[in-house]
Amino acid sequence: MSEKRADRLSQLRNIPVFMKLPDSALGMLHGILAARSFHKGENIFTEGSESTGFYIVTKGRVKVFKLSAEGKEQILHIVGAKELLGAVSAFAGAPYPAHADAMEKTTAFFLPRKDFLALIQKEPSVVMNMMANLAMRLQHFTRLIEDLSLKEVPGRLAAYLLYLCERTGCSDVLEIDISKGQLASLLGTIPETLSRILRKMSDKGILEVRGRRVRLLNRKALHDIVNGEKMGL
Amino acid sequence: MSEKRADRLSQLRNIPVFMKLPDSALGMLHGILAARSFHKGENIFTEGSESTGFYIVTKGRVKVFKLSAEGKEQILHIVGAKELLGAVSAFAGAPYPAHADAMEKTTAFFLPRKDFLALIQKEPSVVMNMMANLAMRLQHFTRLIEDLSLKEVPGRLAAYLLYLCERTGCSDVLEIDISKGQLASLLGTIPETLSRILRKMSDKGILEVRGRRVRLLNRKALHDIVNGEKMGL
DNA sequence: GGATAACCTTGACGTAAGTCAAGAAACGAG
DNA sequence: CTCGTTTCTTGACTTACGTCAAGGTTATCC
Repeated sequence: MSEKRADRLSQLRNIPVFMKLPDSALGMLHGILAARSFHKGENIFTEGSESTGFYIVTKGRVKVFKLSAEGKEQILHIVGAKELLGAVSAFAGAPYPAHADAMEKTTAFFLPRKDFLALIQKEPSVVMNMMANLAMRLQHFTRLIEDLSLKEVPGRLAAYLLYLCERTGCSDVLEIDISKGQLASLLGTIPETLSRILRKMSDKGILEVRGRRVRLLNRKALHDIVNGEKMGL
Repeated sequence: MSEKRADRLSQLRNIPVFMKLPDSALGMLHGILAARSFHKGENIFTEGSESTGFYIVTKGRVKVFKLSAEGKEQILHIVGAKELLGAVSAFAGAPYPAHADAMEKTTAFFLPRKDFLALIQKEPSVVMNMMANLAMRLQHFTRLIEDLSLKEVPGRLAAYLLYLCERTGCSDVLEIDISKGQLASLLGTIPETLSRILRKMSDKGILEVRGRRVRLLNRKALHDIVNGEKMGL
């Protein structure tokens, strides 16, 4: 049992937001956190519902998204292990501004709002870390707004591929880590359009697609597309 | 002179982020802040440039915006009196993620980054207030993303008009506080499109436009349009 | 391992909204 | 007030992208 507690404590210690917490606070936190788990596709919270606390994802991935009146989905961001889910709403005491669904089997700790508020009163380092977190998120949203408003779909896709490429060490061949339908939803479009654009890029010799595996053949062209080039008709 | 200092102190006291600061800290802050002023249209900072500090706007308005390769502009938000400009970049030590131009004659206090960092170390209340601020901004961006991706222009316009209406006490006649061109840029479209849509709404008897003055004649229809109604052909 | 379902691709088509161009109106400085 | 500049409107045209529909491919599960 005790090794299990030690396990969970070191798990917590690895969460960036709790990094600098003194052992005592971390131990207290451990006593409060409740482990929850969600199966693939399960809804975790719904837009508009009251926030009772927030989650610290320990395994799996969660998509946070909006839905249009006609059912089209826009993914705002994807939350993975060691990241916080719903923390802003918990902090502000506002209803969740979007839906969250598990994209795969997911486990998370749940921290009730009142305990969270007590924690941040006592531990300023948590607030500082959360601020840094929010700053990054804000920057991500800024880019998303820019992309949606000022770039067209090929530009967004090219930017995403180049981003993935960087994240994975700039190898020429990369694996898209979500389904094409979900990727479409992340890029602010629909599967049909994404499919057509991938086809066109393939035809132009910019890349090669086999399933979720993409090989980049012409990065220069991708950069040009990000910057508004029309890649011929 | 002393009444001028008292004046500026009470001006600071009215800034939400500094609301709860002890007098001593406020006095110190006052000694550090430098007053700056910008004429209409003047650039305050540029996307990608290093953040050396941030501004507290005291008069006027500033638009924070992105530009596309072809020069189209997307306004991210408009910063008015008593609000912070560039605070996130200063906090995170990241380059400014967007451009900022004065929309009219604007005055602001400038707080150098290092003094800001010293302040937030000492005064947790400032961080808490800034978090609350960021949370609101994040929510605003969430809505903007949703609008750009999932609504069409009439929906965004209708939402904006209803929002303005609420802000000004729900009177039927309201005054758009920015030029139509800027409004287009805020809604993620161009002046021509905005013009045509206003015309169509007027033709349908939903509203009446004379210059910047708009009279709402049918709020129900506006709500329907926000929710994806096509308002006839 | 074969059936059922989920996902992906392709085509034909419609439409919202952007581009280009040219007047009209409003604004601001002298 | 008047000239000149900026802003706004309108029209004809183009296009990126969404919709609908159908067939193909890949995954999932007894």
